[in-house]
Amino acid sequence: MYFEIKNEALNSLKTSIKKLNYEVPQDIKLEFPPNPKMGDLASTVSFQLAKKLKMSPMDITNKIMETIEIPEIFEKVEAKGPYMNFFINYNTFSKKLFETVDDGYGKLPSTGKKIILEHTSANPNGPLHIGHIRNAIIGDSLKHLLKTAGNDVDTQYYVNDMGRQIAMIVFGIKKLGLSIDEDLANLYTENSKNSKNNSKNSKNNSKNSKNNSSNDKVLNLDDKIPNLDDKSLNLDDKIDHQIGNLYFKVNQHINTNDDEKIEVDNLIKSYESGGNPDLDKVFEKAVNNCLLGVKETLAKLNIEHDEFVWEGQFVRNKDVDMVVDGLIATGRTKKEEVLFLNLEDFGIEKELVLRRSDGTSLYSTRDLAYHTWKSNQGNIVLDVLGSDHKLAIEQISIALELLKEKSPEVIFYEFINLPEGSMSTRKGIFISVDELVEEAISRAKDEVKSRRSDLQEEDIAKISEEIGIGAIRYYISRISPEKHITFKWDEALSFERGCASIQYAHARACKLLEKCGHFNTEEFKLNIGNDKLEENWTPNEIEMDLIRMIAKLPIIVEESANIMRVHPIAQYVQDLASAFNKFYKSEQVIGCETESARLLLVDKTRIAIKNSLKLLGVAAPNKM
RNA sequence: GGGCCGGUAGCCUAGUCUGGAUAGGGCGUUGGACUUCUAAUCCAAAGGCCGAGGGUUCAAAUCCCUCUCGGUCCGCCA
Repeated sequence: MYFEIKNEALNSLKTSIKKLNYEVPQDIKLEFPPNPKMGDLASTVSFQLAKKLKMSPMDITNKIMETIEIPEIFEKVEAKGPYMNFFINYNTFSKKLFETVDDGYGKLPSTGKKIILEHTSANPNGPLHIGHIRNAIIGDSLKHLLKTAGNDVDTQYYVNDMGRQIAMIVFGIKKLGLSIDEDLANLYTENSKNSKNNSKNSKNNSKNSKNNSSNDKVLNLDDKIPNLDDKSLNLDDKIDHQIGNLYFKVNQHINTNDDEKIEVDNLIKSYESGGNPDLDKVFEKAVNNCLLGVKETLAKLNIEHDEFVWEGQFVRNKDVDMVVDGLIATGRTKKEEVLFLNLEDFGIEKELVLRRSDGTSLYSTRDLAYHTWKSNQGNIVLDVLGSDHKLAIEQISIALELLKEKSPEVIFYEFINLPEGSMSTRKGIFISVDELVEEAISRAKDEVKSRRSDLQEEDIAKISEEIGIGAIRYYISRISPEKHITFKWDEALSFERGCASIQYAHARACKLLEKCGHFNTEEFKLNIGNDKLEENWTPNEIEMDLIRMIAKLPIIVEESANIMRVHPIAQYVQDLASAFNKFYKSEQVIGCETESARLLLVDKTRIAIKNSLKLLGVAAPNKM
């Protein structure tokens, strides 16, 4: 609705400025006044005009005020100093808003753009820890946001199956006799095999798909995987945790054995050449096993990727060679011990190494091939990356430009640290996401139980999960990505305020609608159809606050999508819930004179909260 | 040493791109509100040299310069 009233306000301003024979500025800005009592929209156009006209902004405002025609949607326009404040006519406005808000409320018209969004992409050498979670949560929320803003979004997890870290795991299995618990591993893979073969991940979506066999082995999120709630499985048994444990042991071992590093190098070389099918199987099994665990963790957080893309395929299908040849053709590469791309002309001192001295590719080379591939899949390539990747992606972006491919847009985020310091899979210092989730749900369960002894065990479990996961996702989403986070349990899992209070507002709204008994009945709809209720209803201050908040959702979606940030949504939905809670507290709904209008208002609030939470990947429970 | 990011009440944080009205939230603190649709709520109060200094401007948290503190990157790691 704000789009509409903004346009109305703008048009009336322009008309008035034209009438005065002033030049209409390119983009007239409208803003929200600091306080709703001062109006619903404010124009600062007089400031913009002042310099050219050599008049004081106040005088210009007065001139405009003399000629302005007020559109119907507004009640009045007031001059306050140089500002012009527009006041919405809430009788008209609320009627229009109620017509606008349906289940899909918030969704913007299609942009016709396809965005390839890569996020999470944690190395399959252990479970996700809370350092990874920021990437996953930002990425997944961004997916919802950008989709709602009218884009087609495809999410990808880039699977690192070729790096030294995976080679070390294979080394551990083959040479050190380490193993993961076969029974449990089989349980995972069996379950996966039995599930339906959804073609989404295995489809040949690459223009170079002739050799992406490794992709076929990747299993879907839909796959049934063991449930952690089953107490016979403890977290250490979870497949990705086992692999993380193994990786930790190999690291400890290898630190004291320099010769063995060479053996690891040989493993990398052998896997890259693809000449040893038995070895390939060990690599693929290790990676796949780990990914199963990772997917399960992500699923708990309501996160699902459209595709898992294995980096290995880009070596096997010669994309890497093609990219390297392309760069050689630019004449900017140089071969000394290694082959590298000189970037000094672009203001980067650090050269980009393309091949090791033994000829094998590096992570960045393969990433370059991956980005080239992505570049042809959509209009925008978007990456969510830790800020430590800034230099690397900058180098890759320049290389992509040289290859005439699209450079990615990147959302960088800063790290999450523990109060004791940074996390490390290698050193085995981390809090896993599984632990975090378990703790969150358990704490939520205590809360639910203490408040709702009347609920069934089943309901309690479901609600606790929704609240626990909501708390985690909200904790991460609410902060802009460039802020550093020090993880604290009590901050992450707070159920006073924060996400739980938003979910609570939603549950309250649901309860009200349910309790009144006749909402959405034919009789009720007929009543609305007669226009009876709106005519008799002039929203009071508190209702106006709420109406304003509901109306803002599309504009919040648009602005957030423009800056590709999700934290404004988190702030918005809290303000929305707060406005509803105030309304709920101070106004009777059921049985009041304007019951129908208020029920409608409650229903529209419910939708706005639900859809906003959805953007953050947070469930909206019907009861709490 | 160079590049990038951050510094806003006791704590967390929005606003910085695109300068504009009284710097917006939340936690915590203090006081108040449940015989009334769920108190995971609401009401009220206290709490700010917006890291420091200089500059530009009618106007600076926001733009420019210098400095400072914290983080991070500058691997034939990923």
